[in-house]
Amino acid sequence: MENNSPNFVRTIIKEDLESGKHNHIITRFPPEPNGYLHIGHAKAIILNFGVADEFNGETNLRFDDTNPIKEDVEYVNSIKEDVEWLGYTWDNLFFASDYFDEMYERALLLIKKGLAYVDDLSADEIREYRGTLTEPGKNSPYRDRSINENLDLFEKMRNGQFKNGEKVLRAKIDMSSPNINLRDPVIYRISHTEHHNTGDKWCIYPMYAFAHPLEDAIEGVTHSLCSLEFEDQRPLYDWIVKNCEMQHTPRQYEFGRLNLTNTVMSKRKLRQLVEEGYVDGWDDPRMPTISGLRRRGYTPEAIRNFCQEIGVSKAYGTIDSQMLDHFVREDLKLKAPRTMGVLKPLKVVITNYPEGEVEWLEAENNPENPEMGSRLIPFSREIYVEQEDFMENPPKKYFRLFPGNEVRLKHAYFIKCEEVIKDEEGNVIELHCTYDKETKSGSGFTGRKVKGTLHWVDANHSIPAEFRNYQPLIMDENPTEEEEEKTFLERVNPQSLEVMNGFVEPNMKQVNPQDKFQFFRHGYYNVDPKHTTKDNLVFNQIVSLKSSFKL
RNA sequence: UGGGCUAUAGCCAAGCGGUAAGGCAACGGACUUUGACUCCGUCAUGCGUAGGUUCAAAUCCUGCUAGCCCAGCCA
Repeated sequence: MENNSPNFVRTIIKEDLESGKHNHIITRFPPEPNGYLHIGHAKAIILNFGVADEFNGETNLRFDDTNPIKEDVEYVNSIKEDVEWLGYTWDNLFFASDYFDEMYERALLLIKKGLAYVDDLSADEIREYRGTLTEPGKNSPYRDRSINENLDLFEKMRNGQFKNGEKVLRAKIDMSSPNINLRDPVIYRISHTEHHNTGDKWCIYPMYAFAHPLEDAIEGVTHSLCSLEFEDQRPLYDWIVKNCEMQHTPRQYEFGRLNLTNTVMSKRKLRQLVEEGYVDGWDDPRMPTISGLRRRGYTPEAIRNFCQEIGVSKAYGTIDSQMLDHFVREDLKLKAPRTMGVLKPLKVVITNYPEGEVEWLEAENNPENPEMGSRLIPFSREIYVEQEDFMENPPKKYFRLFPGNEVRLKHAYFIKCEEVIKDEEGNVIELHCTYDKETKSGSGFTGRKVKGTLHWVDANHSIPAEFRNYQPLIMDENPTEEEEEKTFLERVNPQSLEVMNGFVEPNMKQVNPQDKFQFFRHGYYNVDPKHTTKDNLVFNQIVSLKSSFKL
């Protein structure tokens, strides 16, 4: 799906190319490897790679690994997998830690220019000296150390002669700036921590505010796209690039991050859901992580089309998750074979059908895509239909089975409900129906019409399967009963997972993990790669079909 | 009550001085062996608000209002 609707990032790049400011653009996707990617990251990935592809530029995948206590190779591997799965190939793979030597040199340069100093204040003291949103900060008593003393101290920091937190390196800018980011930001801290990439080579690590602009400049990134909360960092970003005398001058542009209804989109919260056992991992199908969406059965194409369509802007908004659902259905419509599955079975005996007989009926695999061919499905005297396709006392406009009513069985015959069998408690446990041989599917029968068509499965030839239907994991606040504001954990939906045991057509035996199907009248399902075994088929509901039916 | 940003339909979003694109949702109707799909139609005399400039303003100017972000040795 091609979408050329303009956005401000694309406009800026186009202008930069036309004006000759750049003749080649470079973007980057710079995740910190401290968690799994989610659909909000997908928006950033698609923007960065998409815009570079459009203008024949390049995109680097760069891990922003400047804080070893939070980062791990587990995450770098999952991030690479997710970016590739989304369909993108990075031009270069980099790590911020590749540049630690150069960053150290640039810090030295700042010190030599009198633009950085080693501070002995504690974290608490630095906070106090920083001032508040409305009051200016005040200078650290260590702010005016000599260049030589700073050089000596910084080297000692590097050599491990101080403990964590004992000293930091700060940029010397302006303690009274209305922009708090410019009040002598810390640019290096001491952390005696092993780094996943550099091991124990370093015990000082650069802060984001210092490292990120340097990373961009080193790579020759032209357009550094990030989210809105970094807007206040931009003056500092430019200050670092300029004063560190970088050859390239990358520009930072900020866009609004993706928010979706009925979900949470922060790594911290997602991690909490995983660690506190609300879900069975980062790839739980209810998670908005890329790996969760993948296991749920979403396709890269659907996610890409969705991100194209929602656009990129600087406004703060929350997209209705129905929009995502739409693009999933749209993508799977022609790709997924259609089949029948009964999630909550109700046995039907067709009393006038010969005992012991089985006939094999032809069924097209996707009427909207004839190339998918057809299959044969068994039909005999006993079948299962969906429990909710029968009502003893139906309301008006109920087209399904009820005593005396006739319906069509998809690909088979008309059947008429003659008798309702109940157990001692009065629950309906079986239906006795009769069929009309004349009405066979494909026979061209036009004698009479029925309003309802039901899906079904042969009781003696079908195979058992587990179905997992999902509701949003996190419910949005209900504005009607707005008592106290709830934390996101209080909004966890206890009914987000519904497991059902039903039956599918016999040819589903040879299905593979991640295969996708449309179960008639239910929706799209994915073969769960984690729980499916040879003897236990598990289908994850990707998205239901739309329905205008209401009781 | 410091600074930075944002405001176009229920939700996204184009629009850049010439008279409000598109998508999602919703609602009618047609078709239908999926209450699906598809198709057709409806959906902002209005662009947060009040003024101003102009022949002409969502677009320019001024004031106001509301919301979001910033006081990590996180990113």
